Amino acid sequence: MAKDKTDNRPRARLPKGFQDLGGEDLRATTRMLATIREVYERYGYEPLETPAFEYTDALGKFLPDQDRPNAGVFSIADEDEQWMSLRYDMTAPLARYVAENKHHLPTPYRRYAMGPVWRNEKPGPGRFRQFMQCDADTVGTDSVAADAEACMLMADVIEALGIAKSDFRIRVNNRKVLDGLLELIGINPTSDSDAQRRLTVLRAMDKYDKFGAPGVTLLLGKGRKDESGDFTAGAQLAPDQIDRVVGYLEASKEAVPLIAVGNRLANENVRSREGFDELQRMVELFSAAGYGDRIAFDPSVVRGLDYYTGPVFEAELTFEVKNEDGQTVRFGSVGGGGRYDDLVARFTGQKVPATGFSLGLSRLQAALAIVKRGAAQTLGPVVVLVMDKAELPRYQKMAHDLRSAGIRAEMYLGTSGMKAQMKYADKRGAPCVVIQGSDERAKGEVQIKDLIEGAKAASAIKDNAEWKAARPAQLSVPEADLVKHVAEIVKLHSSNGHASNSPGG
RNA sequence: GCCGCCUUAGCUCAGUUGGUUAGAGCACCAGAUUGUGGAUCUGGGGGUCCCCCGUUCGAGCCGGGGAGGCGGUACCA
Repeated sequence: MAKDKTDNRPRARLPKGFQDLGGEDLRATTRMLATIREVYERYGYEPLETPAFEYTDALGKFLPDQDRPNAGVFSIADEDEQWMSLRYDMTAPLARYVAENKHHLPTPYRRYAMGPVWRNEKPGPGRFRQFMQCDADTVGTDSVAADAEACMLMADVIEALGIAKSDFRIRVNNRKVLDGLLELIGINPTSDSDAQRRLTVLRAMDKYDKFGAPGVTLLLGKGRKDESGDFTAGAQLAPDQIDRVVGYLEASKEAVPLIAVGNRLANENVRSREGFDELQRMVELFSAAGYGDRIAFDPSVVRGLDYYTGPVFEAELTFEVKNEDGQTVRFGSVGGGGRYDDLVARFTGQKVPATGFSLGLSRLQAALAIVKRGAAQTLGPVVVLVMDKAELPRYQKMAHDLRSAGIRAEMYLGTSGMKAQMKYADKRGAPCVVIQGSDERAKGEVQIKDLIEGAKAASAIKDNAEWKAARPAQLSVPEADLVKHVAEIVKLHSSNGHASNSPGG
């Protein structure tokens, strides 16, 4: 019997690829979202919240030739047997929203959206099946000024989050330039028959940062075997085609101005010419606004997505850090985007040009955690100790008075003795505790013990008797002055390397 | 999806040729040291040895299958 019962108990375990978030991490997330929202609003974008679920056909995620959704999305069948899926990005829901509300939206329509998205994929290091994205998009204009603004907005957001100008850059390219390159090696950039090869080549190029010229050469040709022995099929290009593509990528490392690389290509192909002209206009806008140092043309930016039609851009953190194991890690991409002129047309048949980008919050947060390592811990609540259970109303009132003064405070709600209460306050990160036993009560006083100062003072004490005798950083004050004195201590520590103790801080 | 490595307490790990009741350190809880975080001492709670099947008198250990984790790689709309 007992054994059966044990066997039937569910195991307490977090679903694979998901995470619990609490305490300081959650506070950091909230603060970051507030900062990002502020910058988006400053640029004039409107907030938009769409639901977690969309009809699967609206997301465009049915498997080819089947009436089941793509395995990469979380899907359920509605009661009326319509498939619904959790959104996997913010762009597809935006296209649906615009198609549905086009007539009462201003044109261009500029909106931002922040929230979780879900991907039903194998999670990896720092990659989860639910994560936060922060998007900003402009729909209804084909002006490159909108693309340029997206890049500048990305730069401003990253800076506002506390990353120095020199620690990130926005790299910009244009799909049309790449399409021209494909055309030059005999791959039609628009025909369906070449679509698969085109994608394979673009993806191989996208790996240039990771594998370098030798790796890309293999991926463009016969294929590549990785360290674990797994084999990736290649694009099967001929050697002269490969040379052309790798040569293009290699040129991005040369000392010549990148513009020259694009220009060389543009002189040979009309598609590349068009893309290159757009890039030049964007670069002019960047330098006019003073962003020339952070945003630059980079011919190796590709982006894997198929739906991009013009400028594409990627935000990258450039600094290196040591992780917990002492290894050097590069952060790499924290977001990106580009122009997608055909997404709304899926619904309406009318071409609605659009451009925008997405920032991944968790990667940025991981980066910030390292940049700001050791900085501000949020101060815990002031803890009112319960010395005498018969006096709970008195302690409750003290906590209430502190809260009324805007100080985060709580009465100890456990049932343990004083020592355990001190340990509790310590673990909560309390700036101080309030102590009133029968002695103090008789005198109409309370003791306030500053835990942070106290810890410093106590670290010098070795001897136990001395430890007992010392009451470091502890003062007696009249009960009526409790709030005033606690406020002083909280203020001192708030301005002293600790974040505010005020609620929600 | 494919390849490799790994899985014993909350954490880090021992565990003999297969042999009584599976251990340590840290962490946690309680008590002692007047009513005070640390130190010290004493005590305590915690384990389906990842799961299932097999071999065996007997499996944490051997065999098979599966799951989970980590790391590559692919995919990433």
